[in-house]
Amino acid sequence: MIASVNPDPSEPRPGSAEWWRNRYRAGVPAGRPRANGLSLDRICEATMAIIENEGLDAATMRRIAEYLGTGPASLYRHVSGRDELLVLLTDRLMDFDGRSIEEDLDWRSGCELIARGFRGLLLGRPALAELCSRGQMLGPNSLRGREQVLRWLLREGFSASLAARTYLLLTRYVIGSLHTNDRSSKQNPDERAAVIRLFEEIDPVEFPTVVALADELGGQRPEDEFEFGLAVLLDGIAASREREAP
Amino acid sequence: MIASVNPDPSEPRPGSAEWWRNRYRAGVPAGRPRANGLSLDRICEATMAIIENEGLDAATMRRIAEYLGTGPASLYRHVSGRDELLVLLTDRLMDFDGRSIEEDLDWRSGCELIARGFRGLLLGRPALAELCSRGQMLGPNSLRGREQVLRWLLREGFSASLAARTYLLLTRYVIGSLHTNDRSSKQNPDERAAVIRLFEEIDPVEFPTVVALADELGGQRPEDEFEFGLAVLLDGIAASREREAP
DNA sequence: ACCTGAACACCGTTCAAGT
DNA sequence: ACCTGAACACCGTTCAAGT
Repeated sequence: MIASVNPDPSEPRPGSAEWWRNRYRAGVPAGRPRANGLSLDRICEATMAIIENEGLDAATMRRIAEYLGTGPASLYRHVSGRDELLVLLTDRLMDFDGRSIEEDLDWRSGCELIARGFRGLLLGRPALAELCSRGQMLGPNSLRGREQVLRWLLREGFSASLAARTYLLLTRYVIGSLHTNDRSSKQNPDERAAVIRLFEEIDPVEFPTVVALADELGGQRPEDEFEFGLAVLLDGIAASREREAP
Repeated sequence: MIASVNPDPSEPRPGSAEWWRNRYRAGVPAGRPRANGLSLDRICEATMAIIENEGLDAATMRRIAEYLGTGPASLYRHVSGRDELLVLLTDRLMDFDGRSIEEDLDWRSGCELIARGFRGLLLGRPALAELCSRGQMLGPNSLRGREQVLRWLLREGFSASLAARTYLLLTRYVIGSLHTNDRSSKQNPDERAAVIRLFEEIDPVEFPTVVALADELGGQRPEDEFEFGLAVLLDGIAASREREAP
């Protein structure tokens, strides 16, 4: 614990650019199988299984080891610690396939496909959205998706600068919207109803507008909120494109 | 720990709409001072001091108690647990003052002022951005800011529906952009340089576009990224406004 | 009635001792 | 050389015993 509060600055933080750079330079350690059958692959599988069944917080080093029939110390032969394990696992889950956008789509439909596809990917894997927002997604799998999207944006006539900023904005938007809406489980209609009830009951003298807009504020389904924001973003990007090449 | 993995569903989760609703109905317990001088106020002060000096993770119940010269069990007289404490603390920190937008601003400048002001508030308090994204901000302080912003949006001619969705989108954007950019400490020029270096060194055959756009992808200052996204959002909202009242 | 020491059931990580 | 039991230094929370 002290190590995580006062991390050794000589060793780059797992998931940081410097850390990934060292990893790419060193080449993949190739994780040859060990005598006891433990490997990074098996550890990741176990971690995913636990997250799926019991949630991210339950995926402790001890629980993962128990799942694999060994002690927690054994995991440290394959991974420097829990942070590194989660970084590696996250990249493994980020297998965004951008091939479908290679088709004949206009830039706007393509961006919608990308944003919805990425959202779908994050929604499809438990805890992935949360894992995502803990870093910059610089692993090989993530870079594969980045490459595909950027290449397509350039082909659609985006300048280098606008393509990069559009990519960063869209991905940030997808992650951010999931993060804020999932945590509070707005997905659950009961929770949305509870928000409306709350807004209807607070002091109407101090909060007249919030009370009046109770339904509009509390009743939004996350998908609708997402789609509204996406449309707004793409309207704005359309304006940027036009400004760039009138 | 088992309690947090398997939370009692009869007791609403701290920070949820149902939990706040109960709290508003019950009225503030007014936290009368106790014999030993401990109070919710003092606990929050201590927690803030620790977060400021040692970070959010260091603000454990034990450390807070130690700071106050007592044992961890004493805190549970004032707060149901760590989650509740952080929820209450977060709302106390959310003292957004929207009075400056009461002035004679056009809707766009006002939205910029709101977004930048909220961003400034979150940047000014350590860990507040992270605390924010763990809930829906339904506390009294947060609702005060919500009320002010919504009232102003309506006065600027936004419909109820568009005002609510604009409010939600803007706040989500501010929080999301901080969350993704702070964690990875892109604020630090060294880290940005490391990202560029990484992109320049990866395989140019597999990632030609990422390599080519290394500077544009890695060199963005968070403020510039934020301002670009904000401009895009407001361009898009302009389009929504126009569609609403041509 | 209010408070809290001590205990319970957990953590991540290290390292010396085993093979 | 590789592996891991046992230990270290922490957690959040509870509850019975104290005042």
